[in-house]
Order: sequence, then structure tokens, then C-alpha cells
Amino acid sequence: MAPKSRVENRAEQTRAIQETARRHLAEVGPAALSLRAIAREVGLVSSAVYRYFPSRDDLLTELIVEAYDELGDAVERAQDAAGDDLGARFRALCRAIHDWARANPHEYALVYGSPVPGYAAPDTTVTPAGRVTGAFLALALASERAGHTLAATAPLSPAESAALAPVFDAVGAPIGEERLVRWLMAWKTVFGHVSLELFGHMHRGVLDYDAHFEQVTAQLAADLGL
Amino acid sequence: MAPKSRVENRAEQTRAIQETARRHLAEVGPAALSLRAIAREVGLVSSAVYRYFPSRDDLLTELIVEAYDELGDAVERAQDAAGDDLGARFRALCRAIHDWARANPHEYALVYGSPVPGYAAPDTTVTPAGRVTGAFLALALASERAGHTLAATAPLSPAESAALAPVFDAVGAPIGEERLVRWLMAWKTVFGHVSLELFGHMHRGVLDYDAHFEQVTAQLAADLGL
DNA sequence: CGAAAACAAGAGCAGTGCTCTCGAAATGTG
DNA sequence: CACATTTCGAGAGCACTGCTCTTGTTTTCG
Repeated sequence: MAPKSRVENRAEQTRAIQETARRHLAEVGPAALSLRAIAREVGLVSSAVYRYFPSRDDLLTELIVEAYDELGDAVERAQDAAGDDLGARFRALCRAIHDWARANPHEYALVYGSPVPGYAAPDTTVTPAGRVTGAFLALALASERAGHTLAATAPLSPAESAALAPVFDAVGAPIGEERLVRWLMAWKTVFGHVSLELFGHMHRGVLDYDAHFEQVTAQLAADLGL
Repeated sequence: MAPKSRVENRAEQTRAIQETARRHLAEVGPAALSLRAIAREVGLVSSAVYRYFPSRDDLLTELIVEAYDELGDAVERAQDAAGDDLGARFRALCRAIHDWARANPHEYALVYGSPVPGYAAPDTTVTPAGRVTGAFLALALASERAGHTLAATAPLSPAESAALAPVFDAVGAPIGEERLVRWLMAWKTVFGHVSLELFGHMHRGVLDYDAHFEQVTAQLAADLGL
């Protein structure tokens, strides 16, 4: 065995810890994630882990960033595969979120569920967190430019349009207020569906989640004029 | 001090524990809720609490039921105060959910956030859990009977309408498929909004949550033909 | 080569949920 | 009333958690 240099050993251990943490997360969920159990599996004593992650929360932060990035990748991949039609892209976007969440329920809960106690998301998470929202907004802008006709949408009061100023900035180009509101609503509906489904609130009401989700996204697409 | 009988002492202690737990829940959230801390404040040693609640999860269950009931009360009260107009009732319903969630974020997270690890909701929770959903469905039925005209809604495939069989049963009377789907979407949008707002996903995008929520509910009402 | 930095290990602290045992108190019964 | 039963609170203890501090070793750098 070649003696490992300090830097590569450090990188390797850091990766081993994070990978094990990732596996544990998928198995037991964020709240039950134990630093000591991770250390045991990596072959380290618990205190040694603190050489690599200053606290359990920092390890969680890495996992949060990882989850956001995975979801972001899945979403972008699905959109690329969907071609140019905006309706197809929108459906692909929604389905990618739904599929990823069902395949990674604990990771979804980590980022879109209740925040872990005492944990405040550092700035590292905001960029990857914005990717999915950004995908919605990018589609919204593309739809604006394609001249799609919205379903009838109420005009905004001055207070309401003022409230959305940062979102307008995020879009980065002129977009109709009503259109933006519709897209935000679609965003909420999709994540509302996924959260309600994953957290067990549709368990007694809906037999086939996929069929129902398909219907919902189709309706959203129609309302968005796609 | 009058000597307390066994039964009334038991009732009193049970209530004291639950009340303290409720306060702690509101302060520190579900995950950080400590049975020992509750015991300390009630003036008991930790093991004594187990005379009243067989486990921490059973105490959580009580709090879940309590939260569902509080939200159910708030929703029904708001609806009663809103009069007969279905549009007003719908807005009152949405606002009641939003207001209650903001006033009781930890309680909201407890019931609509990520499930606590290893916790499986017992049957005790299903009845109170259904009250809010029931309010949506009752309004949906009333709207059907009032003959309100929906915004254009896509017809359901056989698979999609089959998937919703239990919801049709829950409504308890004939209702149009497309209408039911629209109401379910409204349900998702409202809870999606509240969850995304409370869990910090609108923090960098929306300045005035109330104004934005108002716009969203108005649009939902319009789509529902209210 | 020697100083400095990095590291793994171990002990330890304060906290958790939960179990078990033990003495005291309230309760129901002969 | 007296005795047996049940209920209850307290305490010790187990296995676990995140985290800190010290100690001895190993790698790196000047």
C-alpha cells in the first residue's frame, strides 16, 4: 500500500465520511443521523470526525447542498431530454421533481421538509437551492417570449406586485405580472403535491399518485398556456 | 390543601405534562422536544412521566392530535364567520390555514412537515387530520351544487379518475371529476405555499407574504369559479 | 535534523429515551 | 378496621447522542 500524502488522505477521509453520511441519511433520515454511527462505519472514533467537519450541522449542510445539486441535476437533465417544446419541458420538470423526491424521500425531507432544529441555512446552500426555482422562472420567461396565452388571471394590486420585486429581478428580463404569479402558483402546487404525498397526507385519498400527479401537471400546463 | 383523589390527580398531572409539552413544542420544535425537560418543569423525575405517557412518541401523538384540532377549529371558526358566500368562505378557509401556520410554526411543522423519525401516525390522528381536507371537500361540493363554472379544466383519463376513488367517497355525493381535481389542486397550492413560506423557500423571493398569498387565493377562487 | 502542524484515540461532560427496582401512599376488599 | 393490591414518584442505571480536551504519534516543512 502506497503511503498516502496528507492532503490526499484528508480528501479521501472527507469523502468517505460524507458518502457514509449520505447512505445513513437515505436510510434513517436527517433527524436520526448520528455522527458517531458514521464514524464507526468509516472506522474512526467519533472525535476524529471533528477534524473534517466542525459539527454535525456542517455535515448536514454538505448533505443539503448535495441534495439540492442532485435535484438540480435531475431537473436539468430531464429538461434537456425533453426537447424544445415548452409544454414538454414543463412536464419533464415537474416529473423530475416528483421522481427524485420519491426516490430520495429523506433527502427531499431534508431540504423541503421542516428545518432541523437550531439549524440555520448558511449562504452556501442558497445557490444550489435556487436551481429548481430558477428552472421554473426560466421556463416562465421562455413562455412569455413564446407568447403563450395564459388562462384568465386576475391583475395584481400594487402591493402584490411590489411584494414580488425580488422574483422579477431573478427572472432577469421583463415578464408579465400575471404570468409570473401563475408560474409561482405552479411551483407551489408541485411542491405542495410532493410534500403532501411524501409526508402521508394523501395516503387515504389517492390510490395512484403518478396518475394523479400527471393530471395535476397537465392542468397546470394548460393554465400556463403551454 | 385538599388531598386529591387518585383519579383527579392523574388527570391533573396528565394535563400538566401535556400543557408543558405544548409550550415546549412551540418554543423548541418537535425534534428538540425533551421528555426530561418537560418532567423537570412539571416537577417530576423523568421516569415518572412514563406513568402517564408510555413513550415520547405517544406524547407527540397527543400534540399532533391537538394541533390538528386547533387548526380544524380555526378553519371552521373562520368559515362560520365568513357567511354564506362560497368565495368568501374559501378565502376565509385559506387565510385561516395561513394565519394559524404562521402563528404556530412548530405545530404546523409537526403535522405538515417531515414526519419525525420512526414515528408512524396511529389511527387516532386520522379523524382530526381529515377536518381541514374535509373543509375543502365540503366547499367543493357546495360549489358543485351552486353550479359554479370552473375555469377550463382537462378531462380525466380513466386511470386518473380511478386513482381518486377514495376522495369521491369522502365527498359523499356526486361531484364532477374536473371540479374535484381543481379543488385538490387548490388544496395543494395552499399547503405548498404555506410550507414553502414557513420552511424558508420564499425568503429571498417574496417581500410581503400576506399580499402574495392574497393574490394566490384570489386566483384559486377564480379558477374554481367562486 | 528538529520544530510545527495534523491527526487519531481516549476519556469525559452533559444531555437524551427508556427500564427496573424500591419505598410510600392511596385504594378496594375481607 | 385491617390487610392486600394497585398506583405512583424517585433513583439508579443502560445505551446512546454531540462535543471538548488531552495525549501520544505521525507527517510535513523549514
